[in-house]
Amino acid sequence: MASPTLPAESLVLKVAQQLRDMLVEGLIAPGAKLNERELAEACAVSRTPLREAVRMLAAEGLVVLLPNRGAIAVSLSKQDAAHTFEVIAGLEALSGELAAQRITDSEILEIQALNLEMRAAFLRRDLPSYYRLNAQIHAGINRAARNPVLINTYGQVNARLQALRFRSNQDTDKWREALIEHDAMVDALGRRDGPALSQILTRHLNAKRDVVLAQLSAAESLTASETLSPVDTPINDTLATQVTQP
Amino acid sequence: MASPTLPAESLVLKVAQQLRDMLVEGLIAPGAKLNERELAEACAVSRTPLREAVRMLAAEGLVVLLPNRGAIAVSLSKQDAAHTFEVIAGLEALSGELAAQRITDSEILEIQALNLEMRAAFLRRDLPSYYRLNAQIHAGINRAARNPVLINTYGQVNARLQALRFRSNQDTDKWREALIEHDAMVDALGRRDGPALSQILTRHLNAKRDVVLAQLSAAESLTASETLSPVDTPINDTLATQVTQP
DNA sequence: ATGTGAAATTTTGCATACAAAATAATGTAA
DNA sequence: TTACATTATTTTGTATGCAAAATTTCACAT
Repeated sequence: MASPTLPAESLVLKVAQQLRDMLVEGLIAPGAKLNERELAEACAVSRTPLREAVRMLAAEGLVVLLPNRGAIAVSLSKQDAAHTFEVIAGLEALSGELAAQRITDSEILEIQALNLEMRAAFLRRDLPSYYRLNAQIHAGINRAARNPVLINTYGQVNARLQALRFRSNQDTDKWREALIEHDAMVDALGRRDGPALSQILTRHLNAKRDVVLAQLSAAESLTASETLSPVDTPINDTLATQVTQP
Repeated sequence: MASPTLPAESLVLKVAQQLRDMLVEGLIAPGAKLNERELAEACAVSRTPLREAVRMLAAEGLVVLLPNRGAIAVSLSKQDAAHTFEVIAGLEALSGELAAQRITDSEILEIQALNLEMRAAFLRRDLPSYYRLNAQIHAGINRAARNPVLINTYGQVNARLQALRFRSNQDTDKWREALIEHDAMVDALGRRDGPALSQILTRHLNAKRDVVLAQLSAAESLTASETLSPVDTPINDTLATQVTQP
């Protein structure tokens, strides 16, 4: 029995996952229009399940619905990105606080191992591996927090940042600092010092935020010089906020 | 000109909002099945936009999709509720931290006024007003954090708790404690002491969590005695976690 | 060339139609 | 009566159809 209960997944969820991947991997660029016929064809389904999937992604904040004009991939302004990083920092701080209380010894060892691997990737300047291991470490801390709602919320907010595709080769000094921060992280985790871990994660995320915002600024001025237009970026500045808060 | 740009809202979003209200106000009970034909009729639309709205609510976590069996209103187990409160506490802590840095003097005055009104509502044992004012105070702090992503995320997670409908008359001692906590909150906010406010909010949410969990336990044992069944609650224990986290 | 406006095309939004699955109902045997 | 199998009904999931809105095309005038 190789497949226990795999095939019982609805078409909509599969399509939603496909689109999610496309958006997060940059196959659909930020701000790009999502053509229903095209995408339905690409996913080999009719427009109905595709539309339902797009609506789900809209609720997740990965796409923005334009009335009578379909949907576009979310395109975060610098402010949007800053706000998103703030929330991510808060969620990671919580994650660290909880993980320090609940993580097992073997999980600590695993994260320590990942941290060493990441250091190795840095020495080789192997950026893809570095990013993968970095993500695994943070995912490991999140998992150790033993809170599915937190993991879910984190994943949803983080996906929007992933869709930014900011993984360009960063400044070596900043990179080195990140490594030091990771060491401190793993150390605090090893001591199960929640407040310390929480604080380090917040600082770490703030640093990451600054790097990404700088990159966004750089990309922005690049685009501006290309188009020879001195005007500000015309990209949307507000993330749809249609959820109730009673 | 009474209506500036009102009519330009898609049917799906209106239906989604209707369903959201129904779920949060308990018109659709936790665990209840969502019949497509019925709801479509009730909302006076065809099944297509209704289904799209339901998919959005599923992405928001307000309903759970059962493959080939439609959707049911989310029904949080005690564990789910505890996890959700943990996340809410983290988000409010962040909110307090940011609000302390960014709130204006007039906003502080407004929240102080709301706090006094709330105290008045307590003296009158006016529970509805109390809950309304309580929500307004927390919303005010969130708004003062000046972060739409935070407000959005908070609203989405909080809606699931609202759907629990736990607003029964609580223990008077606990209630009094809550008032003291609110005073401390407003005080910290007035001093713009972020860490203090953050800490108070976390404690406050933990207390609220305990109250709600106790109420859930009470309701649970009540139901158990009604059905004369000694077995544990059969309600779902895991909140759908289908979002990617790359 | 550039701008303008009308017609043609595409795209979206919603409703309906049909097949597959699940649920309810019915009948039969123990 | 209860258990079980079989059929009928309902409900869901997907595809298709059609009208309204948006976009594009293109002719024409400036």
